[in-house]
Amino acid sequence: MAKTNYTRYIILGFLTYRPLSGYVIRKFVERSIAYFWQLGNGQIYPTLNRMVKDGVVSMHKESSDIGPDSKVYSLTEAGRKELDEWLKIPEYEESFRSPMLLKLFFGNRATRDILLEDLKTFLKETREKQAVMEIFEKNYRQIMDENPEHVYMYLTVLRGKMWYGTNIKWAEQAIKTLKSAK
Amino acid sequence: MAKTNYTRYIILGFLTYRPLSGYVIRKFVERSIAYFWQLGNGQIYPTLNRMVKDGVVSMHKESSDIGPDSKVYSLTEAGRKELDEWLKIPEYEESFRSPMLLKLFFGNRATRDILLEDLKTFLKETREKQAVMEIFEKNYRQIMDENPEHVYMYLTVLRGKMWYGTNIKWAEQAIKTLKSAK
DNA sequence: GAGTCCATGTAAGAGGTTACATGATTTC
DNA sequence: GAAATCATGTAACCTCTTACATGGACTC
Repeated sequence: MAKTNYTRYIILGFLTYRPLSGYVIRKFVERSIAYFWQLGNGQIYPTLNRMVKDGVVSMHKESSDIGPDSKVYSLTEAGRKELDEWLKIPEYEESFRSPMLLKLFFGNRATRDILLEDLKTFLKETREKQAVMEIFEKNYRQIMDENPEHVYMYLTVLRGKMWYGTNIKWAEQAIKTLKSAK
Repeated sequence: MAKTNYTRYIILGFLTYRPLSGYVIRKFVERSIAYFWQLGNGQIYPTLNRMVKDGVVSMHKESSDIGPDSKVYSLTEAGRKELDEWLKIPEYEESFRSPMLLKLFFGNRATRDILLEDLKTFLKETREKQAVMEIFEKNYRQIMDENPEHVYMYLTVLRGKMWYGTNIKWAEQAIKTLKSAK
């Protein structure tokens, strides 16, 4: 069995909202699922072309008042079906990769200062991300209370908030521990 | 710039302990860094061959009382240097990928039951992993108290414990929320 | 004699990353 | 006139995944 092409399912997923261009899909990814999935141009555009060939999306050109023309993609019936089939497959395994932890694991006194620098940057960036997530979480909670249909999105945001929160706590402790250990 | 070959650095890292076979390296990975980095045979063995060619490790055969002969790899000076160079590069970005969150995000009433099943399996497995981590964390804390050199490993274990703990809390809440939302 | 562990790998093919390229329009 | 945003894409590379293959030794 081949490697699963998640890019394809993500595109299909966003196209259930409404027809979108590759550019807009990228923006959507960045503004919603970025903390647990990223997509670059090198993935989106070739995949989109492939999907047209496979008949899971259709494309039409649209001229815009601002900026150049864009290619807008719509979900076809075949696409909708492919997405639904995928949603039915159980899948609970996740992957987490951290070069920083690798360096910590193989680290020693000689690398302590570099690690401390990394941890500080990590802490700073994580705090910023968490501040954004915090706002998201509140908004989504309200949206969910009004419209229970959005419980699914809310739960992904909640995870993000919790994830960043834990990272902050860990980084704070790690910095403290490393500083005191000479 | 090309994608970083972390497999290579992980192997170099473990070889600083003592000379090891590919098989043993895999066991080490599984028993220590698996929660934030995994390696399969398809990565370890070809990389090891490549590393011999590049002169960063050397290989000699060893016959064993139990089981077949094994190829044992040792770190060369060039390898030690390559590892040290890498340890100096600052790097704090991490990647987290979750197909389950993708499915949650694009999920709806129709997929609720599948999602609930996934979440329950996820919760069960995460609890098991956390139980192991809990023991690790206690052991490492003690080791660290006796020998501060091990603070680096301790902090990676601590992160694992916290990571699993958060996942458990989130999964419990997600199940509760999904169940109550009909 | 079945199952598990030790121990080595290979083949095929994607998926993904990084970097570069192009050009229009809007804003300061 | 510079910078930012809109918008599309390609090239090269290679890491990683998945699956398969082989065989000895030990244990129940």
